[in-house]
Amino acid sequence: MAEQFKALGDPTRLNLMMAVAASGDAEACVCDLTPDTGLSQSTVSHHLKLLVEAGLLTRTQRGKWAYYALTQEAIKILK
Amino acid sequence: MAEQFKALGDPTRLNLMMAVAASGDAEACVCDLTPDTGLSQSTVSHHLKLLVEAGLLTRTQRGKWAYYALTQEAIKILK
DNA sequence: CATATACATCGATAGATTTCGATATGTCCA
DNA sequence: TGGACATATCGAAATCTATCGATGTATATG
Repeated sequence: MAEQFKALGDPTRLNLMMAVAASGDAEACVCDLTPDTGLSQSTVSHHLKLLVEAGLLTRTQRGKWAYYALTQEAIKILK
Repeated sequence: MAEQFKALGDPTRLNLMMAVAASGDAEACVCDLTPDTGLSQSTVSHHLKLLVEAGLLTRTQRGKWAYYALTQEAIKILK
């Protein structure tokens, strides 16, 4: 539980969560998420991995793209 | 908002919050909270300060003791 | 097959965090 | 006033974290 709060306790990651939540069908790829952060692609990828490991995002690969979506856990916490 | 999640993202601090919530009248002094953590008094005091700064605890001095209680914000997040 | 695209992983570094012991501050009591 | 007690603050050490550029991996496209 502390792990989830910790994951959400970084401004960059919280912004990423909001961006995913706000995206069209509540799903977003790294290429969509990276520009807004002002960070490198590798850094964004790293943060997304932490969020997945914390059980707050799911990752789905479709072709070249990796799509991220909120988990039920995440929705409950952020609501 | 990230600051609050960050404050809760440390196991020691989350335990402190739970201990305050579980204490008799939802209020606890440092002397009550310190033993369970296995940490030094100064460290516990430091963590409590962070929780107050994050708006998750209030601090009330009564005599020699400092009593900590959950804020409404904290109750909402932890519920 | 060769190249381009999307993303992940690695290694390094700067800065933040946790923790402690020592000390300071403030309160109560004899 | 002086001492004991509860808590806060300080300074330092060890560990963790965020970030980058470079490189690796997989998928599509010419």
